[in-house]
Amino acid sequence: MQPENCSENSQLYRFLAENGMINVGAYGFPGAAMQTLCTSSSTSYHNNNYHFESSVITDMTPQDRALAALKNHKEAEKRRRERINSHLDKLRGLLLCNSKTDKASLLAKVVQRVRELKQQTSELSGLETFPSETDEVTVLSGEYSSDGQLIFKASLCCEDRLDLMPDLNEILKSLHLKTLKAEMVTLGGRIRNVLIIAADKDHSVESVHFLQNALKSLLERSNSSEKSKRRRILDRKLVIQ
Amino acid sequence: MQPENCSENSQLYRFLAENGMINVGAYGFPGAAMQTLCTSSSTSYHNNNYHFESSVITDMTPQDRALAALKNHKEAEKRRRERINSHLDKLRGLLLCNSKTDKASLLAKVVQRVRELKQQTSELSGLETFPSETDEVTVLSGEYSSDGQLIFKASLCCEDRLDLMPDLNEILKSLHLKTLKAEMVTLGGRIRNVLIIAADKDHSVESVHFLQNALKSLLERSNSSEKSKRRRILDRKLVIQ
DNA sequence: TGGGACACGTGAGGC
DNA sequence: TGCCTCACGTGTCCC
Repeated sequence: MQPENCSENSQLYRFLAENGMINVGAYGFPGAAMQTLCTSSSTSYHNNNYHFESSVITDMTPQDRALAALKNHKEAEKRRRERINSHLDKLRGLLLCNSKTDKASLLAKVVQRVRELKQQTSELSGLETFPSETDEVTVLSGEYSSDGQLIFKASLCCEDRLDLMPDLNEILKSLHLKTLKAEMVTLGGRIRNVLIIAADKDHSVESVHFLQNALKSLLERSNSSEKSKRRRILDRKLVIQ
Repeated sequence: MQPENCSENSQLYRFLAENGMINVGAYGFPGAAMQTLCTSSSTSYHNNNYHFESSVITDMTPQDRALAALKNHKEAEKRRRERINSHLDKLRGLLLCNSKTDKASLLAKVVQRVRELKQQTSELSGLETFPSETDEVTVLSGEYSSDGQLIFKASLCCEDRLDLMPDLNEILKSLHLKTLKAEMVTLGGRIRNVLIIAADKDHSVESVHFLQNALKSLLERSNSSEKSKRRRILDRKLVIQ
C-alpha cells in the first residue's frame, strides 16, 4: 500500500526538520509520521511509541502537540473515509451492484434508482383514483425544481363536507404554499384531493411536515363532526374485488 | 483556497529538484506544479506556459513527459471528484437535504430512503392481495442477505390452470433458484402467486432478468391456450370501486 | 504504457 | 482552541 523503500522520505523528513518545517522533538526523528509513510517497512521506527494519548498531553512542547494533532487529524480523516465508503457499500448491496462498481457509476445508479422508486410510489399510492373508504393523508417528499422551488404532491382522502375546501385553502395560505394543480374526485359522499404544491426558496423542508400535520388535524376535525359517527364502522381498509 | 505565501514550498521544490526527486526541465523551476500549489499567489509563475498538450508530446524529455503525466493525472483526478460530487448534489436535491449536509450523513439518508422506498413499492405493488383482472409479472429487485445470497420477490398473476405450478417449478429449477416462501391466492379462475426467492452466491444479478423473461413467456403460454380467448375482452385494468 | 480508480495525508475553513 | 469536513495532489494498482 505504501512504498517499500523510504529512503527518499527519510531524506525529505531530514530536510524538513533541518529547516524547521516540522518538529522532530526530543526523539531525533518523527517516527510516528514515518510509520504512516512506510507502513510496510521493517525498520525499527515502529517500536518507537510516543504516547500521544490525551493522558500525557501535559508537558508536551508546542511542536509535539502539533505533531500529535497531525496524527489525530490523519486518523480522523481515515475514519471519515471509512464511514463514507461503508455507506457506499450498503448502496452497492441495495442496488445489486457488483462490489467493484466504481463510485461515480454507483452514485449515478443510485440517483436513477431513487428517481424511479419515487415515481413508482407516487403512481402506486392511490393518487388520481377514486376516494377510498379510509381516511388518508399522504405528503410525498418532493423534489427541488431547477429554479430552487420545492415541488411536492399531497393527497387527502376523507368525508366530503362543504367547508373542506375553504379549510384547506386556509391551511395552504397560512403556510405560504402555492397550489400549482388540484384534482378532486368525489364519490358516495367521500372526496379525494390531490394537490401539486410549490414552496418558494425561503421555505425549509420543515414546511412539508407542517403541512402534513395540518392536514391530519383537518382530517380529525372532520371525524369529530357528528356526521362521521355513523360512518366510523365503515372506516376500514377493504380488499375490494 | 491555497496558501498565500509559497516561500516554504519554493524551498521545498528547490530541495526536491536538487536531489533529483522532481525534474525542473530546462525551465529552471517547475512553474506548472507551483501554479497548483500557489493559485492565489501573484508571482509571475503563472505566465510560464509549458504547452503540455498532446500535439507537442513529440521531442519532450522523459522528465517533461513525467511532469506532463503528473498534470494529466491531477486534472483527471479533479474531474473524477467533480463527477462524484455532482451526483451527491443530485441526491441532496432528491432527498430534500440542505446543500451543506455532509457526505456521510447524506449517504446514510440515501441508504435509509432507498430501503424505505423499496419497502413501500413492495407493499404497494399489489402483492399479497387477491388476483387482479390483468395478467402481471413483477420481479422486484431484491437485496443481498448477510450471507451473500440474493433474496427477491416475484409476483405472477394470471389465469389459473392445472399445469401452472409444475411449469413454474420447472422454471425455478432450471435457473437453480430456491423458493423460500410461496403465497397463492385463487379467485374466480385466476391466481396470484407471490414467491420469495433466493439465489446463491454463484448467481449473477442476471438471474433475476432470466426469471422475469421466463415468467413472461409462461404467461404468454397461458394466454395462447384456447381458454383465455373468451377472457381477453376482460383483460383490462379496471378501476374497481 | 497510458488512463482510470482508489486511498492517503495535508492545508484550509467553519463551528 | 480543537474538532470536523472538504478539496487537493500524489503514489499505487490494474487494465
